Amino acid sequence: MDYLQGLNAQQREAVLHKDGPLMIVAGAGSGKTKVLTTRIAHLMATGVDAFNILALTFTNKAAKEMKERIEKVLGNNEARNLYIGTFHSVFARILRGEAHNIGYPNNFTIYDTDDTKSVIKTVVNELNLDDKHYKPSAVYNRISSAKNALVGPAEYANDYALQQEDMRANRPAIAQIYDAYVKRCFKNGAMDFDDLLLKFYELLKNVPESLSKYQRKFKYILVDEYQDTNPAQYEVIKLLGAMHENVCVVGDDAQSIYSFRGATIENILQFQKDYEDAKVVKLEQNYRSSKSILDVANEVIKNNKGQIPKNLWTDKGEGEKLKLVRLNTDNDEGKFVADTIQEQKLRNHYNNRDFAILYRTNAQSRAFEESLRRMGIPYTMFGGISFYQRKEIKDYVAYLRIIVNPRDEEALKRIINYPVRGIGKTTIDKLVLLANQHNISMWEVLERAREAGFKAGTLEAIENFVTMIKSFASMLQVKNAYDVAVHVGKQTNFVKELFNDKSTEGVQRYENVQELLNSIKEWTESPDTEEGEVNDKGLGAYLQQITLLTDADEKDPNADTVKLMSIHAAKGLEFGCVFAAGLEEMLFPNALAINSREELEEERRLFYVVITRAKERLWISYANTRYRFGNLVQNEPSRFLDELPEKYLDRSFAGGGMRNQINNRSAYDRMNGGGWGGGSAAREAEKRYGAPPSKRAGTTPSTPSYIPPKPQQKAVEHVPSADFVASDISNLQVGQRVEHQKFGFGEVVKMEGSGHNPIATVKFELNGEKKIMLNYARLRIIS
DNA sequence: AGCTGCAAAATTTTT
DNA sequence: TTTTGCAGCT
Repeated sequence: MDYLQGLNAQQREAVLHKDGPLMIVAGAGSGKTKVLTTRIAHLMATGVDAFNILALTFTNKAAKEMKERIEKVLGNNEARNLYIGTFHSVFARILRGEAHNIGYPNNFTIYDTDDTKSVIKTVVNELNLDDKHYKPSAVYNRISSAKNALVGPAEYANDYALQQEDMRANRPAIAQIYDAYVKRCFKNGAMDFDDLLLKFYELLKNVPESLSKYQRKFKYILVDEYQDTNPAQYEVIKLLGAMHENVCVVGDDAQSIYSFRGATIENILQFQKDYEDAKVVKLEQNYRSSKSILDVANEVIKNNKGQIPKNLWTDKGEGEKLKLVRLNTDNDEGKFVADTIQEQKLRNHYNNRDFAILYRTNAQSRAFEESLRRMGIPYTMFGGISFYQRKEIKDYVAYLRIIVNPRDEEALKRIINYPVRGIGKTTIDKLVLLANQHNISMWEVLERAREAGFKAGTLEAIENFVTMIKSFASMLQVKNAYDVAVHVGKQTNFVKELFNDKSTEGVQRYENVQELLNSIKEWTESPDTEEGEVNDKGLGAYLQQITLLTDADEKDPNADTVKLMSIHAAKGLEFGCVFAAGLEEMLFPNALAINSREELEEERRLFYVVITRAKERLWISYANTRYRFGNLVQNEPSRFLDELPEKYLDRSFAGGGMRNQINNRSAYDRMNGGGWGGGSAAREAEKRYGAPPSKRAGTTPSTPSYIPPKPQQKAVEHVPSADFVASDISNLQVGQRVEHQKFGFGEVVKMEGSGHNPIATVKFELNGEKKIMLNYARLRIIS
């Protein structure tokens, strides 16, 4: 039991508590993940079968980390039998075997946000409503909130308060759209993200056999970030845990930052009422931050009402004061941060990976990207689009989706005439009309096209298409997902089309598609993790899984790069040095979140979260002016800055250079009514430093957004051996000799980044050491 | 049917 | 400022 060593008294108490409900109130940096993972390891060490443990997290990243840490503690591979994952992925996985019980196909499609908005747009148009007024994103927010609160279309229509709200927003038809949207998804055999929670809840509530099956299975349930659960998640946990009541929730009310997604802080405040004999353990010692940082955080959060009382403390020293920095423009802010990183690296010997730049909105990233590039500092930006959201990938995937679930209308519309095969807009409109008239799926209309009286040429095109898709489907009966995917790419001319496009983007698209195929291959060949009942290596399972991946899951968090991300995305992480940027009114607190005490308090919790990410040093910055949609706007400093205790503050202006001095004065003048034309610091800087950074162009998954080129070691040309064939590199070992198509011959010197994203460091004879992502690289093993 | 070019919108946070 | 959508042209 040496895993109990190194736990403090409260942590140990939480780990050792065996049966019955348990709530762990875990302050920031108090070793929450350690407790959760040790607790699971302890359960297993004391005889609980891994198959009977369910652990739910909010991000794939958190799930992966937990799994790895448990493996490490246990020293065997029993952990792979645990059900650890996000709410969405675990529920999707179970629904894959159970969906037929609630009228869905088990191979249901999962609609991502784009698919969802597209369906809404379709529905809005079909109801003859104006999609300028009923904007898909606005409608989606309404529907999503309703689903998360377990309010169905009928209840929605009958809910007086909701109806009033819609009336006031001049959108009275939301209820009608909601109803049509749900019906359309059902007809398409598709679930959106919210459905994964909602339908799983419905399954448990309405199908007693399924409920008792999973109640019996999950004897121990652990929930991370409980403060961020919404009513749907709450009810599911309650139902699943009702038999054994071994429900352990971990959370921190001070870090609840997802109410916009339906999370109710009530869930954590109510836990003791739900389970009267619940044990409550508070983890109050912070192991992460210096005393100054922690005190500042505590001081800030005091301004919120209705907390679970707790006293977060540390035995660390005071450390550095935090720096509060005022800048003139957002570009100056970017420059200041990059300069400071450079300086800190030299002066205090930090690595790139010790820095994080955190902001309220993703749109703020640009200034930082620009300045980091200019300084040649490598960075990774989180929060972009996922690999699987790229157009060419979604198109390819649409073919695969159709094969698995022909009723998936969104996929069908995407590829029915791509590459062109003579089924144009007129034909598609007619197909949709027929489907709606007869209340059948579009696919069924295609199958029965002969009855519909199309012109001969059109009919032939349709029938060829149907035959082709059917041939793919029957191939899937005998071949694995990878073989089918390759065949689809060839047969449809899809891959050829991309290959023939020799523009830079075209080449990138082609490479992306090759990577998609590699990922399917890897999936096909990786070992089964489920217990027999469902084929979890099938194409359907693959498709369901990739929809739930975010770009954060594709990037290496351990790479030696500066990390850029939103504060939301940074929850759960820690960094030696943190820059909290853009502390301005309208931005943070955000203009859209200052209309009620609840909203404002959530913004303040967000501020608390960003402060508590820092271990040693913290900079808080704000700019007098910044660009918004190309216009310069002025903002007041954030009201939260007034809540910082003066004694830990070190205030300053940025830089001391001439340019800054002048700009300081101009900003000051402007604030006092003095006129100054629209001199653009950005444009000026661009002239000076040359080309702007390319945006997110062509980064491949798992690579940082930007790595500065190393001038001294250009890749030396290597001509691959005539017999070059990529080997199976899933079991690559240190010491093996390999050949890479570009880099030549080399030896594996290091393996890291375990689990889904293994990385090998290879020392090449001609090109020196390179980090190779095994998921995507093609290597030939020589010995 | 597909492409070009202009107007209008976009940014809060995410599985 | 950048991206998206659509109208009108070929």
